[in-house]
Amino acid sequence: MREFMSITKALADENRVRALLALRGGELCVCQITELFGLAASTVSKHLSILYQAGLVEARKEGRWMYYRLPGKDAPATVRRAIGWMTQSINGSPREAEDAARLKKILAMDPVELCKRQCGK
Amino acid sequence: MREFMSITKALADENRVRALLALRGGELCVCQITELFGLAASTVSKHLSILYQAGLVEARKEGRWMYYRLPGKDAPATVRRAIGWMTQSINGSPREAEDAARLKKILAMDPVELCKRQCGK
DNA sequence: CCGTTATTTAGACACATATCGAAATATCAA
DNA sequence: TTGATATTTCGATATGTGTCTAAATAACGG
Repeated sequence: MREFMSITKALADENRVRALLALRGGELCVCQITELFGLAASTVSKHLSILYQAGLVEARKEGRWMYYRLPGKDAPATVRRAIGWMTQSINGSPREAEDAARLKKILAMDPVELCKRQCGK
Repeated sequence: MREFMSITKALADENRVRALLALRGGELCVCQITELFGLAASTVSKHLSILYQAGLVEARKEGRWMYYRLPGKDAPATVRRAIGWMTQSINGSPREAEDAARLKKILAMDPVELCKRQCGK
């Protein structure tokens, strides 16, 4: 029950759901998600921490960059079902399409330049 | 997206999840759930209202009693999936077993007497 | 119609949480 | 080492939410 509630609470915020959706295309670093949302980096970090504690994302550190990704096949059934449910439910939302377009542009940028811009703020 | 978020927000409270689990055995009236939770009747009513607006429960009025139940086969796929996910995820929680035992006793009582006790509070 | 009863609504309050800016931490590069 | 950069942690603030009591609705029974 506690595990389930940590997942439902993690999913009960639109920005965290947006983050999970963005990660469907593969891992992203914090500053890429920050750019996508237009929120403070610390806020995005907090959101990712909540998703991580719920088991909804996995993390990998590479130098100064933290990469987050959706969990793999070895994830608990509850987590996999949650993500599957989310993916099917969101299908076709305007917000999703908007984010997908923005993400595409962000992925086309040089990550190093992107992060510099973030930190300048 | 809005519909999905209304469901995740509805599921992000333990008492609302407990209510949905209790309804698996069939419809219940507000005072039965109130007795199960030991909360104020108005609080339980609010919880059920949130579940209703998310489409996670259906309602039926019979005289002074409001009966709530899980949605039927005609419910949206997102709702059915959410309930299926919840049911499988919660499986075997101590809290669930405790509630099940309490609910069994409540169902054995006379509903009329039960409601009188509630309203006396 | 009047009193009782079941539920909901309204108002108040405490607590949780989303957000930001600033400081701390970790890592790279010169 | 020193400075720059990416992320996290901390402290403050504003908004949201769960809870209660009291009042309002609605429906039954005499």
